[in-house]
Amino acid sequence: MVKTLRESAKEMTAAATARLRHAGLRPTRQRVELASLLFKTCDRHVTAESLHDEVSDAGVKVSLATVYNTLHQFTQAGLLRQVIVDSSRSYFDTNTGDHQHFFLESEGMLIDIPGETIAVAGVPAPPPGLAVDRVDVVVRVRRS
Amino acid sequence: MVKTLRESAKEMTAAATARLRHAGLRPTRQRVELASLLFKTCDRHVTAESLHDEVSDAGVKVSLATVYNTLHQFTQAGLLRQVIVDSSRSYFDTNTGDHQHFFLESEGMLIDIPGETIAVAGVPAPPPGLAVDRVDVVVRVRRS
DNA sequence: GTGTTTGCAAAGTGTTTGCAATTTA
DNA sequence: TAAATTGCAAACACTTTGCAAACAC
Repeated sequence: MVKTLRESAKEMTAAATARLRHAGLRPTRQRVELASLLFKTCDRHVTAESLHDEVSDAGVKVSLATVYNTLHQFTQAGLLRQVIVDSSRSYFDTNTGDHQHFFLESEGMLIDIPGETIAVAGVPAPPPGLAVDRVDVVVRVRRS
Repeated sequence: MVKTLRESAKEMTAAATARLRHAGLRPTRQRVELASLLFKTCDRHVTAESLHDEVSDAGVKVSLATVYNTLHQFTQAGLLRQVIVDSSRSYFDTNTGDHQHFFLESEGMLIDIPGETIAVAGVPAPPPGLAVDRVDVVVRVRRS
């Protein structure tokens, strides 16, 4: 049972469409293209620009503004998670589960660390009137 | 032994000047003013804009560009530490020791958590060729 | 005096937005 | 057809930079 390229592409499109419908988002051409790229493989980390480059390189026309909007819509819909590791760029992670990151600043590279791997103990109670939303751990690394 | 306001101000200026000299920075009027504000009290968290507002409110004229430059010079000199919690703003912390933070995003507020309080266990070895630089923990909180 | 630092205004970067044209259901 | 979405270009917020004037030593 060998699949042609066209068949594989069609399957990915169908999967992306289903995923978008399920998330309550209209499966427009642009969203389907972006979702196909994002969820084609396991865990991915993208910036708006990297994703725009990628989609452009694939010969698909999607404006940068739409990439930004789409990344936020996907994030709101729970398909993506925003990762804050850099004060000048936003990263988005296709892994929305509980996990942490290595971050290689010089190359803007993120690497997932599974959620069970790291244990954070001793987080104090927040000041009165505040509640913990989540605990982010960023392991900053450099070339050695 | 009561000190006049003028005497206190003079002492602060002297302390700031000494600190700058020690860090290898020329104690210019602007740097002394900013250092006096920053290191007057214990632990402070500022953005370029908040510090510029503060210095302006104090009736001192320092341009925003100089505030940016100074924050970076102080950081390089080890007097400040940059804290990355927001992808659109840079925060600087007068506490340069080992510690972590609560971050209340809605108000851009940072609160220190002493270094010994939180224990992070199970940080995996980074991929070959990479070395851990430091481990940042951000406890994101919200009003409850 | 000489090299450093400042302030200004301009440029730069990443991101958001208003709105007419297009697309989806 | 009605409502949602897109693309463009303009606007934005934050930050950096080039350079002449001012300053520290």
